[in-house]
Amino acid sequence: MRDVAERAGVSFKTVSRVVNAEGGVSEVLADRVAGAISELGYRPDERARRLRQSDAKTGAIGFVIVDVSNPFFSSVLRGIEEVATAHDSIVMSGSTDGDKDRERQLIDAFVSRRVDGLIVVPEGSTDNTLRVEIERGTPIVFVDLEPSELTADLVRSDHHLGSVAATEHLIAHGHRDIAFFGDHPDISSSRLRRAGYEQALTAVGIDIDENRIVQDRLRPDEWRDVIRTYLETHERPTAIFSAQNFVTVGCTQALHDLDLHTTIAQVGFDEIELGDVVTPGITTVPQHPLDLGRRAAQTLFNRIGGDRGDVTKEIIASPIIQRGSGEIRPAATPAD
Amino acid sequence: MRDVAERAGVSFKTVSRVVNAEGGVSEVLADRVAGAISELGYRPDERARRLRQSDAKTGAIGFVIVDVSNPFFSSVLRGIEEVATAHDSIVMSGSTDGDKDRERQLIDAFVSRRVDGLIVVPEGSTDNTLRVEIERGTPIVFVDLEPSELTADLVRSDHHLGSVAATEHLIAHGHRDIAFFGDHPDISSSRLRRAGYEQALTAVGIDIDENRIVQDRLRPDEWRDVIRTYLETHERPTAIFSAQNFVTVGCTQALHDLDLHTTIAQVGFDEIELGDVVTPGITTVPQHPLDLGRRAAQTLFNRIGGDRGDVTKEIIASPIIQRGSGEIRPAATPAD
DNA sequence: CGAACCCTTGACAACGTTGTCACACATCTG
DNA sequence: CAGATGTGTGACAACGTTGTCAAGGGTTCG
Repeated sequence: MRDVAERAGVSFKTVSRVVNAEGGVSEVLADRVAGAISELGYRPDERARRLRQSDAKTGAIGFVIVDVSNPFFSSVLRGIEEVATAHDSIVMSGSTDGDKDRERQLIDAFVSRRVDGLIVVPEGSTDNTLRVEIERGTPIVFVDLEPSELTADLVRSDHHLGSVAATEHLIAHGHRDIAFFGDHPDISSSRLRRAGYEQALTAVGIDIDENRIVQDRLRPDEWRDVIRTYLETHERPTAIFSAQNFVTVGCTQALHDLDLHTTIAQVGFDEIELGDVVTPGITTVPQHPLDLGRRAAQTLFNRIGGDRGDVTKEIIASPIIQRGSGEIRPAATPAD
Repeated sequence: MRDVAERAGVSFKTVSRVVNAEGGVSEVLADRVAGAISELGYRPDERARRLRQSDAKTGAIGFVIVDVSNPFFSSVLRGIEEVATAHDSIVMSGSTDGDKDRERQLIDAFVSRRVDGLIVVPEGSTDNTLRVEIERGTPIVFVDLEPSELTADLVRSDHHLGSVAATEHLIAHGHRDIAFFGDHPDISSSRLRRAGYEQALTAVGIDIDENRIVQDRLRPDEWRDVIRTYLETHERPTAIFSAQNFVTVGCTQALHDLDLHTTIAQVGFDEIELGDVVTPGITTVPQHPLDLGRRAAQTLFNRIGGDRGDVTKEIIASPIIQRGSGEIRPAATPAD
């Protein structure tokens, strides 16, 4: 900026006035300054600008996510981006893989860069990094997951109700021996989904069988083998509720590997690509990640804009989509 | 910081020393300061810190992407993130949807926040926003696409060779009437893929038929209908090369819709989820987006670290993966 | 016992920007 | 024609931090 001022033969302040189109600058000078700016390729330093007006927003928000490369989360991010753009804001994001330390690091990095707010998928967070931030008044919105001991605005799918619906759907098609494959129970959505599964079973008097439940934190590509092995080493269930998108993919692959895809029924939680092209099509309880992202960001920007209302919870339910896999009936129905 | 200093009864500088563990502070004071810091929940302002040491890095890079919610790109982002984390850097990202203005806006936003470098998927960029940045010496790496008039480091898949291989594969299975469905020719990868397709055909003396080529910029979910309509209104090709991931998904859906999936051969460019579970499995020329992201980021951080070597181009080829759809032979082979 | 040293601490300037104010000069008003 | 008003411009402080330097106090050494 100094260089520009010197080149145009004016003071900093005049340059500043031109850059910000404040007016009150004669045309002659304004032109000279504009010329100098483009000759030197000068860009105002946003950091310094925001530093000076220290009450001003930084025009950036942070998104702490479990894994961007999971299409569910990347769609959430896309939704957030859209709203952020409309508010002239930039999105910084980072994946945690559910690692507590990484989560803390990311939040620290965002906070120390003075983001205007945070959207967090809190996978490991009884953490008090977040607690401190909330107390300081940093706007924070949770998305997808719900931490047990922290309170802030929240937007997520109705994991419980969706799972009840999925399980009831299988029961309605004659199944009583339904396996549950899902994420690690540390993850709040996974707990809720399992609870929904159990509730639906219990409601019709089916006992919960621990052998029918597999919950684990695996890499996306590991589920295929795990489920195939399960099916090879256990008495086979007549139906499966695969309670997460990667699990659903792995499950579908495993069923095809063993040529059981027309024998064992499957309902998944969350949509997957080509879910309607596989044979049979995969019956799922969909989520709407783009929408989740938009809503979360909308809530965040309301807070950033000064909304001091009560903490809100948006819990979104979606009806099951039938495509075939969930409507397979058990092969034999032995009298019991 | 002032508050902390006051509370601990010391000067700013001492607080600064404690925060940065500079040493040379007595234990008594250090403890008092540490106490004040945690009581007040103080976080140093990274912006001010970096402002003061104006030669220092900001610890942030920008990623200008076409669409984060495309799994291909979100995997690239994930790869970038990994490397960035290892370099203590944050990633800001934004989707352009190939819109030039949006691209310029994003680059501006990143540059004025003084990112240490940029990774760009240059979809609309003859733009001189970027040219100016390159001239100023901002480290920039292009990924996936290659702008015609700008020079910087580049990491991408071998779109041309991959497409030659895909087309040759179909030819080798007896096809001479092969349709090409792909992205808009504005996009450099799309041009290269089409060129590869044409080269392979021409090499064996097959004429290029414009009616067999559809290139367009569509929303991901539009391809299904477009391709179905094409197949309903045109004499049917015996094989299809679907030259992008969303196109491949739409094509597979359309083929299933019309029950042509066992009749018409298909080879896709880029992997898609469940590509091995659909019947038949989808033969593809894979890309390795995670790896592309890692390499691009690695190159960028080398530059940021001061590497002034010649501009590099990494062009990565991968062998075709056969899964069934690409090995379908034409129904009848009329003498011609 | 005084000089030379080390250690801890603080005052001040600086980073790149904008807000505040005052100054110079031109123009209007009574 | 003096005073009031308006217009363009620049000097300076401030944002939150760190680098530089000097001062204060204690220790060591001759």
